[in-house]
Amino acid sequence: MRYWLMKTEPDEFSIDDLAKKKVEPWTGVRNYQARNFMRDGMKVGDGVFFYHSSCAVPGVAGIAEVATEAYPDPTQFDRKSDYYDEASRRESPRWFLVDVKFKRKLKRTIALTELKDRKELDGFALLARGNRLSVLPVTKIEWDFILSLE
DNA sequence: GCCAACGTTGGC
DNA sequence: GCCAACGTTGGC
Repeated sequence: MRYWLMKTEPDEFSIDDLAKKKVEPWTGVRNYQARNFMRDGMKVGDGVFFYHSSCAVPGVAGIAEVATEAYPDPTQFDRKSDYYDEASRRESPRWFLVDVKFKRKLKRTIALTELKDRKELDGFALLARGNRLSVLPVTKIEWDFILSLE
């Protein structure tokens, strides 16, 4: 079992939205590295930190899990979608996604500022300089440590 | 709203 | 293949 972190803007889709919907297809990832993590790395049952970005208190807000193997993101073929990619072909889709299933909301959001202060998290991908990946790996050690802050 | 740090695009 | 220009991300 592996662990991941997935970013979302809570104004668009928050942990409370996921709690209501239970399962959500993670559409719209258009970065190759993030795609590769979903397509090649994720397995059903993997743990996911649900991270709120571009908001008042950026940080880990909840826990989800990977609910499906990766499959082609349907929005890439939808001309009406913001995520439409005219260069992608159905016989060789460019973009993949997984479904994400709600597990629980954290008792409190563990803020980015707090994570930055912890020397235990030196090397954590989220804190890497200039990091902009919306999907990134978390080690078991990082996972357990961050949860211990809750 | 600003800006640093990236990824992508396109001219050459 | 290089690299400047541009667009996006995301913290502050």
